[in-house]
Amino acid sequence: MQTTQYIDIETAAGLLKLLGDKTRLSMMKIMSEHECCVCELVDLFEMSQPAISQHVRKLKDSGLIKERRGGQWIYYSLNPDSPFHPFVLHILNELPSQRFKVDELEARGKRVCCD
Amino acid sequence: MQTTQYIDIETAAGLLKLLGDKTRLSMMKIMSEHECCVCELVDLFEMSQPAISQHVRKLKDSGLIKERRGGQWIYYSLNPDSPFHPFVLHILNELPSQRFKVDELEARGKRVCCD
DNA sequence: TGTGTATATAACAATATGCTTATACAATTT
DNA sequence: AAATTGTATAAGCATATTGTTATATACACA
Repeated sequence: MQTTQYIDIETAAGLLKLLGDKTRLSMMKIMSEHECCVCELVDLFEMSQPAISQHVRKLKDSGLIKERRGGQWIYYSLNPDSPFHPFVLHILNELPSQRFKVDELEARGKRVCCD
Repeated sequence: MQTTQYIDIETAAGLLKLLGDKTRLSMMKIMSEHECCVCELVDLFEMSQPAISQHVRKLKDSGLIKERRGGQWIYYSLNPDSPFHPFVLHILNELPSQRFKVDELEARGKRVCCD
């Protein structure tokens, strides 16, 4: 199933490498389900804030996600304007929802910090 | 668009990492178009035989491709029995045909060695 | 203006990746 | 059986990746 035009194979490899990390892939899936701030991701992945920030940066540099500033928080979500958005969505759609992770967090009392 | 069941996100990340290398991704696309022997891949990618062999092994270890022995040659192609075959095909289908590479080889007189 | 909170960046260390060269193995041919 | 050809494996090296800790920046609010 073909969404738009073909993607150059080298570009595709770059995108797949970017998604080929379980943290970033989960992030992307979660961001496809709702906008996230960094602190939420930190709690979700039980990973240091700089580590999260660096993953986010890679995704942002690729143009796959966009940021929106809201007060002192920065919210990230998929960037539908990316030429590769359809390609990526195609992949993300094959993956199970990660909402349960957010629910688990909630259950453990760690309320999502910034919404 | 959802082909079969969902793929565990960690497994998916592993697959995407495997595909997230331009050599392997091209190989996979080419193998989706025709069975290949190693020597053909060596010519196609202008890369040393051990380098090619090592990429092939990674793909084979993952179960994404299968091998068939024919005399002294070993032919590789996508393994349709892999539980991840649909997932991978989904991705490969978004990529342009690499047949032109084979054609180029042919044009340069380097006939494909083993068919 | 100063303090606290959210996020980013820098420097570094550990591990992973992908190539190279050298060598081994397997099938073919003489 | 020896030589040739196709492929795989091993060891080593260079570079990339991903985390850590320390520090910087941006905004909010008292």
